[in-house]
Amino acid sequence: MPYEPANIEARWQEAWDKAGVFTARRDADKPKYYVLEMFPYPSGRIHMGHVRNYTMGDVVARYKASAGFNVLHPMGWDAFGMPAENAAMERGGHPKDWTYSNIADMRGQMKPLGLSIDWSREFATCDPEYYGQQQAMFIDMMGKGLVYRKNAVVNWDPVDMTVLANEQVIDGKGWRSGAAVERRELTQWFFKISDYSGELLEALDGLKDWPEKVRLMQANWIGKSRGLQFAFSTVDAPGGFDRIEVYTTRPDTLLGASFVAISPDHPLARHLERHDPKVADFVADCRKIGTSEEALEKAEKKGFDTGIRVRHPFDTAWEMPVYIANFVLMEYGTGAIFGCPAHDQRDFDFATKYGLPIPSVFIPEGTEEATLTEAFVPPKTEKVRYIRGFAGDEVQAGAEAVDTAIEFCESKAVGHGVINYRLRDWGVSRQRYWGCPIPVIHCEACGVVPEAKENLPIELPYDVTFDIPGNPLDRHPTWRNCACPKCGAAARRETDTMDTFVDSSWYYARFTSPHAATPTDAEDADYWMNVDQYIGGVEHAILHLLYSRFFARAMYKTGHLPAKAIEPFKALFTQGMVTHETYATKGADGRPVWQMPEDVMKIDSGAALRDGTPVEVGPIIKMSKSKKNVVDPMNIIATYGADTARWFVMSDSPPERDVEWTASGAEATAKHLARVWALCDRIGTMEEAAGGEGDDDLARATHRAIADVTAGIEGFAFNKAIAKLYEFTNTLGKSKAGKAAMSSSMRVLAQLMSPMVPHLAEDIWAHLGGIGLIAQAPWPVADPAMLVQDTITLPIQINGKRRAEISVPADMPASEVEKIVLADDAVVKFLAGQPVKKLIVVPGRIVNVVI
RNA sequence: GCCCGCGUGGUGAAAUGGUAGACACAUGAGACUUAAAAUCUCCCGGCCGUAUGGCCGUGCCGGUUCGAGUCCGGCCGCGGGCACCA
Repeated sequence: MPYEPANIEARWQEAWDKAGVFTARRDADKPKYYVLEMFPYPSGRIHMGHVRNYTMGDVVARYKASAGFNVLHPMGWDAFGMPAENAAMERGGHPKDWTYSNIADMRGQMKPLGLSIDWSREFATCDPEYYGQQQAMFIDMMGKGLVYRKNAVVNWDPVDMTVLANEQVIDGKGWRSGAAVERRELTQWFFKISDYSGELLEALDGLKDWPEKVRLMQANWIGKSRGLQFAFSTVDAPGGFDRIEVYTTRPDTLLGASFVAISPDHPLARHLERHDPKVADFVADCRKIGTSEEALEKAEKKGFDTGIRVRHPFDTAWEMPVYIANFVLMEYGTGAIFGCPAHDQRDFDFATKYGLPIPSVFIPEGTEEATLTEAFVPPKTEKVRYIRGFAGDEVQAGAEAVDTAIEFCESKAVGHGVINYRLRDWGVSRQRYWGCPIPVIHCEACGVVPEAKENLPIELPYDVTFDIPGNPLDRHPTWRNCACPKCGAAARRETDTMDTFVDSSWYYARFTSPHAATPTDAEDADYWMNVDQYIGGVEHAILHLLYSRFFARAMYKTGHLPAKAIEPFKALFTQGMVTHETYATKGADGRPVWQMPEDVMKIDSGAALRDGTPVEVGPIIKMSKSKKNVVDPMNIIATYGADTARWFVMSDSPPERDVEWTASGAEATAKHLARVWALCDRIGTMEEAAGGEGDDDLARATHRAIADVTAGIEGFAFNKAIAKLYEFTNTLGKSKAGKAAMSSSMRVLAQLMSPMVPHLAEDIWAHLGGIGLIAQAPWPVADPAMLVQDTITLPIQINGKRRAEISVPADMPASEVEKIVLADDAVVKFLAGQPVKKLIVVPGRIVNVVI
C-alpha cells in the first residue's frame, strides 16, 4: 500500500471532528493546560512563519493532551489595522469585506494542516461582539483613572492631509505623496502604563519560564534609573524662566558640565520660538525629523545657542550657554539636560562641533589628565580617579560616585534624588477607520464623557468611502452626531479608533469564554488562566508582551481577571523568524518597488522578472507583507500533504533560530514519511513466527527513543526530537525482532511522531491494531531500567587532546579507571616515561592526563 | 545612534565547560534495471598519508581553565526592536 497523504489526512481530520477531540471543556478533575500561539493578522494567505508557529503550538498541545492534560488550544484573528484600509484605497472595496473574506481564505488554508484547535472559540477582533467588550473595558479603565488625554505629536502628510504611521514615512517623506512629512500636535488618548513601571519591571524576575533575552529587553525598555533632579538658575532669560530643571543619571560629573541643552518642545523653546524668528526656523527644522526615536538618534546632532546663560549650582560665577538641541527628548526626564562632553560621546561630538570646553571629571586609575579624542565612558562598576569630584573618595566606581553625589547635593539643597523610568504612557489614539472606536462622546455642556454601556458596542458604520485621504469617521455626520449620554443634548462622537495593540492585549483572556456578555466570565477565566505556554515571534518581545502584561493588570483592577492572571503568560517561547531574500525593482521615482519571490526568476547575472526587468536581490530579512518576501505554503501541502509540511518546518532548524526558507528539502521529508509508512506496511504483513532475534535490544532502543523524544518536546528542541525519531526509525528498520516486538515498537514510533505528523500516526496506529484514536491514547512512558548502560566508552585526553579511548563498566570507581588509563598501551606510548602531573577523571565523561 | 540576539562542513544543524560535526539535505561512487525513475548500500570539514595515524579547524584578536564552539574582554559581520507595521 503506498503512502497517500491527501487521502488519509482528510479522513483523519473528519474522524477528529466527529469525535470532538479538540473541543475544550472545563473539567475540575483534570489539570488544565492552555497553549496559545500569537494569533495571525488576516492578510489572506498563510505563510511559512504561520506554519512554523502553529505547528509548534500544535506539537505542544497534542503532546500535553496525550500526557493527560485538559488542553485549551484556540485560534482567532488580529483583524483590525492599516492593510485593510490600504487595500480599500488601492483596489476599492470595503475593509470589512476584505478582512472577513481574508479570514475565510486563511481559515480554509489552516484547516488542512490538521491543527488540534478548538475552532468553536474562534473570533476576530473586528467582530462587534469582541470590540464592544473592549469598549466596555475602556470605560471601566476611565473609571479607574487609567485613561487620560494629552497632546502628542504625529507624522502629518501635508499633501494627503492625513496622519502617517512611522512605517509610512520613508526618508522623511510620505510613502504615497512623497511630500516632506511634518510633525503635528493632536490631543490624543493615553493609557497610564507608567503607573505600573516599577511593578512591570520587578515582576519580570518572577517570569522564570520566559527567555532571558526578552526579560532583559523589557527591563531596558522600562529603563529604571536613579539620578538627580535639580535646577540651574538662568541669566538673561525671559520672565517665568528663571530656572531650568534638569535630570541627570550622572550627577558625579556635575563639575564636567559645559552646556545645557533643552528639547525643541521644551516650554522655554516654545516661548523663544514665538519671539525669535531664528529660533522658530531652528525649531521648525528640528520638527522635520520624524517622530520615531530611531530617526531622532540617527539625525545629525544640531544645537542653537539661545544666548541665555545658566549659573553652575556650585559656583555662581561659572556660567554656561543654553542650547536648543534636536536630540533632547521632551518625554524623558524634564526635557532638559546638562552636557558633560568628557564622559558622553554625544555630548562630546556636540561640544566639539560648537567649540565648547571638555573638562574631564575622572580619568583611568594610574594616568594623568590628557586631552581627550573621544569621550571616556568606562563601565559604572569600574574604579576611576576623580580629578573634579566633589563627594566620596578620590578613587571610586561610577555607581558609588553617583550615590555619594546625590547625597551631597541633597545635603546642600541642590536638587534631590529621583527614580526615573524611560517607559512612556501608551498612546492609543489612531486617526483611522478600521479599528475599535473609542467609546467617548464630546458634549459642549458635559465635556468628555464615556458612552453609556447599554449603547455598546459602538459599531463602525459601513457606509464609508476611501477615495479621499483621512479618517472617514470624521466626515460621517450621522455616525458622528449623537446624544450626550449624560445630559441628552446633541453631542459628537470621538472619531479616533484604538491602536491594534489594544485588541491583541487581551484576546488570550477572551478565549476562555469567547461569547460571554461581559469581557470575561469569572469562572472560565479562573479555570483556564493563565496561558501555560505562549508561542510567537521574537519581534513581539517588547511592545505586544509589555502591553499585554499591563492590560492584564488593568483587567484585574477593573474586575475582569483574577489576581493570579496579572502575569497572563506563564511560559513564553519566542520562535525565530522565517526569513527570505528580498527582491526589488526600481520605481519611477527611484524608490524600490518590492517583488514577490514567485514573480522573480534567478538568472546568470542575478535575478529578473518574467518580462526581463532586472531585479535587485536584497538582504535576507523577516518575511513581511510590506517587503513582499513571502512564500506560500499551500503548494507544499497540495503536493506532499500537511504532515510533510509540518515535519519539515519542525526538523533541522532549532525553533528559536531564524530559518531561511528554501524550496528544497520538502521532497526528502515526503520520502522519509513514505519510508515510515512502508515499514509499517511490512510489519503488518510479517509472519507471526518470523524473526525474534534481538527483541530485547529493540525494546531498549524503544525506551531510549521514548526518553529522548519526550525530552526534546518538553525542552522545545523539536529538531532534536526529530533527529532521534530518524535514529529510531533506522534502528527499527534494521531490526530482526519478531512481529509482536516490531509491531509494538512501531506503534510507539507512531505515538512519538504523532504530535508532528498526526495523520500518518493515526493511520499507522489503526493499521497495527492500536485501540481508539492515537490522538487520545496516553503518551508512552520510558522504563528507567531499560535506559541504563552497562559499559561506556571513555575518551582519554593527554594535555587536552584526545589520544585514546577505553571501554569500562559504567559504575567503575575513578580509582580503578585511573589504573586502567595509566596501563593503557596508547597512553604509555604517549607518555614515553614522562611523569604525570595531574590525572583528571570526570566520571562517565572523560579522562585527562596532564604531563 | 541605543537596546537585544546570532555567527560551527557545500547546506540545515548536533555537542550539562569534557571525543566538534549526531541526525538530515545536496554532491559523488556503487547495486538493482535493457535504460531511466524509484529503491537500497557506501563515502562525504581541510591538509599530509596506502594505512595505523598526524597536523589544522567552530567569524577575528586576546584571556580564564587540566580542558573552551560553550565562560570573560575587545572587534567584525548579519538579524530583531526602537513606542502609529502587525
